[in-house]
Amino acid sequence: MKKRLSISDIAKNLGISVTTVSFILNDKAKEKRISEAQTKKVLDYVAQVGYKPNQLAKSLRTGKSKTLGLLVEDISNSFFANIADQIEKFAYDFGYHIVYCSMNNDVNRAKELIQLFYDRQIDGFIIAPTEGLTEVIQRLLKNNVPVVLFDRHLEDLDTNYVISENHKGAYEGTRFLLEEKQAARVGMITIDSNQLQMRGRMEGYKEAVCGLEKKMLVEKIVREQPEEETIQQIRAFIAENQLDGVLFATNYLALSGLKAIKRYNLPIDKLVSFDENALFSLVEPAVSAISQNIPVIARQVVDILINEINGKSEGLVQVVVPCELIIR
Amino acid sequence: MKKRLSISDIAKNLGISVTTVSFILNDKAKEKRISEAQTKKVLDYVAQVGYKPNQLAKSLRTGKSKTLGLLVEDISNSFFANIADQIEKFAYDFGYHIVYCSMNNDVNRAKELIQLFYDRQIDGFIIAPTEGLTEVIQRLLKNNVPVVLFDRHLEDLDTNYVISENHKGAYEGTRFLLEEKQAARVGMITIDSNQLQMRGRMEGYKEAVCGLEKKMLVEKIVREQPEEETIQQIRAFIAENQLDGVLFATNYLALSGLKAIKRYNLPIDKLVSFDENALFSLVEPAVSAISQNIPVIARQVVDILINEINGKSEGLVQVVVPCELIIR
DNA sequence: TTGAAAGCGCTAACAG
DNA sequence: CTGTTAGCGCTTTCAA
Repeated sequence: MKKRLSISDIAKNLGISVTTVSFILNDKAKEKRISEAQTKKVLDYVAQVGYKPNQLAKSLRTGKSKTLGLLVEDISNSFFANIADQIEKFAYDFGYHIVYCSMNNDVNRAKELIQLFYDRQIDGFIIAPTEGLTEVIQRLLKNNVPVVLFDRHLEDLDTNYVISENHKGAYEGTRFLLEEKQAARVGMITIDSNQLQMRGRMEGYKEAVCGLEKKMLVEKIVREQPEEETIQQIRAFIAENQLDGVLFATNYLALSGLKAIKRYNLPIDKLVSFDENALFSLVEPAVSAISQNIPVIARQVVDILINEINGKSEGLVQVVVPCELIIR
Repeated sequence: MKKRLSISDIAKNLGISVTTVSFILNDKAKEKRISEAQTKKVLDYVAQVGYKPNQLAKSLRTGKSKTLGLLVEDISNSFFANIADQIEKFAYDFGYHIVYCSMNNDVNRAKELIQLFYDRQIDGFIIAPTEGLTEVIQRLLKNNVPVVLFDRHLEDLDTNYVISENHKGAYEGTRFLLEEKQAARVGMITIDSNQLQMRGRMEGYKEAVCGLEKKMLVEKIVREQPEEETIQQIRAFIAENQLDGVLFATNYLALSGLKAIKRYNLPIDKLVSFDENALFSLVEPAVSAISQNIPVIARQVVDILINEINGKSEGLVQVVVPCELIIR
């Protein structure tokens, strides 16, 4: 790469000191009472030669990088993709940038990434945590690194978080299947995980089913298995229990479920899934969705984090955002 | 945040010089013939106190950030999401990290991002460029910043790139509709853009249609319009031309197309789309796909870029990767 | 109103 | 084999 201009080049070429240039470039011209003429001269020259400060040096000096780290499980999941998008926009309004990373179900990789971001002096973290991450996040907290969790939180960790009303959402989704759709046997398909959001969804399902004195039928899918196995498992679960309705705990389970239903022509058409997905309205049977309020979640996450970074937060902030049932 | 240990803290605490510590930490212990004992002492101590070098300072000093910038149009498009994922993995194997960003159809934002990345001393760029980006990319090139384009390239720009065999893919997709599926009237739905990959796909369609002496029926969709308008436009296009087959130039157009077909019950079931999408096998009518070879593209992109960064490239590298027709 | 100079944490040339 | 030191580009205190 061609050598880039530095602030001292600018100063030299203009025959003034770096201090003056720095002040002007950081909008401290009037505060430091630098003359109009001087200011204009510098600004014009900088624009003309296209000088851009070296952010690395700036960050090294100030200790702030104006960058936030966003860690999600899987960026190709539409829920995370959309929320990443929104978060990036809001952060941008505050002058912050986002670097994001999928941890793809790999705890060690996730730990490395957190460390990496920390090494790069990231100003704060936004994390959709998995169970194995408790320790690393704990460490961040101990070092007073600003952190906000979203989508789920970790039980034995006192942190800021923004989550959805999982319990109520699942409850309403299940009620909808049982009452409006008149389903007789509604099963729940969830992942074999202790993640809090999944537990909430489970509780909601349980409460709705038990409230109407129906039988609880729950199938847990191991997250790491190949999709084909999941499909078979769902197929068996639906067939053996003669289900006519299913509540899926996440959108990717619903996708596998649809594949099973379609491929084996399973006689079931009352479906609800957590999280939206473009195909839910396109597919037969259509899938109703318990949709999380992505813009609100994103907004809150960013606000909380920025506040904390600016030292303006008093105590932990924990937000629960309502879901919306989208009927199809 | 708690103050972090620096290399000089380590040196002081151990009663040795920073040089020694630095050499050991950078695996130059034997090269600089530092004693086993010393090396071990430092390594142990560093592990014990959990010291991590400040990457900012390191980058500032060395001029390398070991980070690559990845710019895509829309990270929630499954094609880009998957390729981002793969690129990240391959880059990781070389010790590089990826920062990625959606430009969401906003040229100014894209320019800013490129500038931003450049300011952060990114070592190289991976870009799926849009037309408005010619200038900025040109500037990067002029400054000898390593760049690889993918998915498309820019006509009047001599760059490294990795693209798919768009022409051949579209040709085979169209032939498939006309011959295997016996479609009589096959239209093409594409975007109103001059992007090279779209032109290639168009040419392929044209060649197949003309080769069989059929009529060319092409509809161009304005990229920025609300999806509802797109749906209406597609509906009208299919109805007015009494199409029984369609070739979609991208997966998101196919999604809108499916919505139109489904909502208005259009009598058409011979569909092919560029790029895969999870729902193509789930939906009725099923959509065959001209699938791009994502792992190969990702691998190539990373290899080319790393080579260039290491100064090991001789001249431009331009790769065209075959597509695969996935029949449904 | 402006400038000199210290120092953020690190690497590496040079000296011993 | 190890230490001293300059300097990457920037901000900011202190002095003028």
